[in-house]
Amino acid sequence: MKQDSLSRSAEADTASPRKNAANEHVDFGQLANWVGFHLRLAQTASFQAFVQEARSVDLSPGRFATLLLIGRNPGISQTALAAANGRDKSTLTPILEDLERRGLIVREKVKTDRRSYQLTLTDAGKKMLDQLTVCAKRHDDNLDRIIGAKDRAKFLKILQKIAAEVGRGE
Amino acid sequence: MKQDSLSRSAEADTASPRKNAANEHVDFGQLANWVGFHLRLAQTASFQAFVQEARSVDLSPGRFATLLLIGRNPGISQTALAAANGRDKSTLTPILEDLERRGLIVREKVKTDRRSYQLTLTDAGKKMLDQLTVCAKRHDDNLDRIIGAKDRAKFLKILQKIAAEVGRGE
DNA sequence: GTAAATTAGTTGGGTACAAAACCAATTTCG
DNA sequence: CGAAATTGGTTTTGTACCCAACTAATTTAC
Repeated sequence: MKQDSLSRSAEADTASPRKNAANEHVDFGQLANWVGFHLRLAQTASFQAFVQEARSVDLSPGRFATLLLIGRNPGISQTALAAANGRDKSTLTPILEDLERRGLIVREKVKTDRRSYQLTLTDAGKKMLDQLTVCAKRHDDNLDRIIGAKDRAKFLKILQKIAAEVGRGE
Repeated sequence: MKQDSLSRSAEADTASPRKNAANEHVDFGQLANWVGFHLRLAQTASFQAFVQEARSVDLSPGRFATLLLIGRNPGISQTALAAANGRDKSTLTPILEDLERRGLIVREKVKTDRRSYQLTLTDAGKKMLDQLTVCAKRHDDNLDRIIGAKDRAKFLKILQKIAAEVGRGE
């Protein structure tokens, strides 16, 4: 009921014999060995798990990174935020509107450059961020447990390397 | 020009001093150490890179896994396909419609169970799959180069572990 | 100093996805 | 058997995202 489609086959595990047409176990072919595919699966699963964690504070996980980055970089512009966040500027527009409407951030016009805004957290925003940090910690601890402390650093490094280098390689 | 927003700060690297308000380098705080965040960044980057690769054959990367899974598992049902694919069944409906419309797959009603379809590739579908496989190979080779042959297997295993275990842990 | 180029942010159009409500076929049970 | 539960697939609704086009402010160049 929670997040059904990605847990796995979602209707396997029954011991009873099935004459169910074609599957039962699926042949992944080269996909089984394909990094991009598993990257997507892992990301989706992790994301969904975090949605569950963060539901308690009613803020989607996409908002969390945004909030944290603003907290860490008060006065940051929307463009810089988008870049740091790996999203398009236009994606941020409605998110920031929402966060502002909820009183979690402030957007002030910059005097020296009236095009841009500086973003900062309100007190409510800080409080919210603290709550979310607890969720995020729990979530990430869970991931740590799965990855194993030993491999964590290396794993992270590879992820960063991919984000930085892929698509520019050739 | 290619995929600008996610390469990184996207306007750093100039040696000239900038009085640009607040950023220049962004403080990621604990985000810098957060697996889920980098998982997302890496996945996004990888995905975008594959979009570039696959543009030549005019088929989005999401379709690719779908096509490959059908090719490997002729007669598979939509539900099983969705599960293997890590997507919701409802997500597949329009995708399969599209693939059928393009003459790449066939959906036949199953006589013994008239609710479900069996999916198979047409010859055109097989040909398309072959073309895509070339793109995918190139893309994955690129990822391999970034990851390094030595760590690849372990990296993949961790990804699979995450997909399988997260969200069920507690 | 004004025209052209650039930059910050928004808007509009389109894709990909999930969740919930739904329909029809099928299985289970009383 | 026939009602209830289950299952395969679609529809509807809503979110997150990108890209290309746009507006306004600012910088660059002549």
